[in-house]
Amino acid sequence: MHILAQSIERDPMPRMGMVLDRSMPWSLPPMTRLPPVPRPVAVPAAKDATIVEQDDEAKYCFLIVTGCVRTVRTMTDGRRQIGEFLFAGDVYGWDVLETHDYGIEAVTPSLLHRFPRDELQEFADTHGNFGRRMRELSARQGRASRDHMILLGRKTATERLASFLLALAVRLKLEDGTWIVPPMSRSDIADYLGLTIETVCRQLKHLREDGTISSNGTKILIHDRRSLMGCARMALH
Amino acid sequence: MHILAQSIERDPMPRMGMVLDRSMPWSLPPMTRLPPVPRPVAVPAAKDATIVEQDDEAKYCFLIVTGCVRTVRTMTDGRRQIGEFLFAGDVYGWDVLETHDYGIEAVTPSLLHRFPRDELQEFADTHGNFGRRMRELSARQGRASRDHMILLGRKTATERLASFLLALAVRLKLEDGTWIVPPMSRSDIADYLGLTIETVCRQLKHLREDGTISSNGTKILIHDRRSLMGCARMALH
DNA sequence: CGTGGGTTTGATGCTCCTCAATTGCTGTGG
DNA sequence: CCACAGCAATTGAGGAGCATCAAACCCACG
Repeated sequence: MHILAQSIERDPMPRMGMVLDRSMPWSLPPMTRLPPVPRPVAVPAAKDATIVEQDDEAKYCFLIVTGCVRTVRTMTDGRRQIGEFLFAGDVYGWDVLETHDYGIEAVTPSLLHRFPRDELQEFADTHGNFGRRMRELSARQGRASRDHMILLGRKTATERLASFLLALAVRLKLEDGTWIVPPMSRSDIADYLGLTIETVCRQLKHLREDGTISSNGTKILIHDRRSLMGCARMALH
Repeated sequence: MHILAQSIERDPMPRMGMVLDRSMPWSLPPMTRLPPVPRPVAVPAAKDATIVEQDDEAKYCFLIVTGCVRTVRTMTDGRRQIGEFLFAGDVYGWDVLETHDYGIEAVTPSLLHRFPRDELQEFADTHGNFGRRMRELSARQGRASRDHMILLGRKTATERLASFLLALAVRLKLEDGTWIVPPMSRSDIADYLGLTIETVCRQLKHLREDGTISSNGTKILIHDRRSLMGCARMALH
């Protein structure tokens, strides 16, 4: 208990520092048997179907196998924020507490694999390398959230659009010179970027008039990646 | 490998789904000895001192023992976003990748404890319960980030201020009817809420004129918690 | 008592939102 | 094959909210 029990007295919520407090055991009691490998249940989802409602109990964790889904939180008056778009290989609902603060909905027809969270927890407890990879996963999602906080808090509409297009091009694994066909609607993009549909359209128009991109209906072509990065105020890499 | 190697082929970045892929071992090789309990190094910080620069290599993890610190990311042109304010018992820099995307600076004179991240990793690998608590910690910070995304993306200036004051009152463990003395400046509050200093002042004025709060210089008193929650568009609890 | 920092208030302008109308696309039925 | 409906995307006009610039204020400190 060398570390910090002294700094966390009489606290209403479970505090972060507590993890290093020796008053709780660090190790788990020895297992009589190893927990089974968690087995997935296939969950198909039609376009715009809700897979998990916001504030649902966090019993399950999902792996996106095919398609694209959005994480969504809606305020009582209807204002909506999209947390992230998830694609094949992404995981939803791991680093949450008792409930899913954001729900998920299918952007395109999708297939997901559902895992019981408690089984994954148990498995992570007993398989250090697996736990470590899950921790890395949390870290990656944490970083994405923090990046998005800068976008929402401090970037202009054009910068948000530019950042989004660049990230999308990377995510869809497109080489320069190929057309991007975003799977999500303008409305989804707007709610992801903290803007309105109209502003998204107008900023696309600006970028088109700059000659930075072309767009034809739903398709978008990045002409000048470097200039787009300038618009996005992102470091080159 | 029943789960999803098939969905993550030819991907430029390490993908999340990979954690469940059997091509990497789940367990760690057996240890000849248990890793030592990570030992802290005390790190004092004067007001406004930078403890970790943004984009520094993530060698260390910090526990705030006393005081208040802010996590900060600054854009090349000087625009600044504060990710969160950390108080005694909070942990910084655990769920990151190779670098700290946000730096930390002391809001008030503070004392931190510094731990090598790799030692904590190793310790978590071999002590299931510790790892589990660290995962819960990540989950808590993830939720805080996602909450903040809604604030930054969809809330009005008044709502942001109201949310902030309520959260601060909880964080500083104040009962209703006691004066809040925020340790951070207007500038910090503004950069946390994605606003300007002037807007923060004006919104405080509005809340004062509504009779929801009183404020005298730096001190703030919440008169009507319920009404403030209304302003913040938060669910009661 | 004056200096300097942060804070508050005021005047003005720009960005983005709101409301409304138009265009374009897709699928369906005649 | 075309006409039409339904929906998303686009464009336009006007306004609200917040940012910017500038000045006054307040308080702590030497």
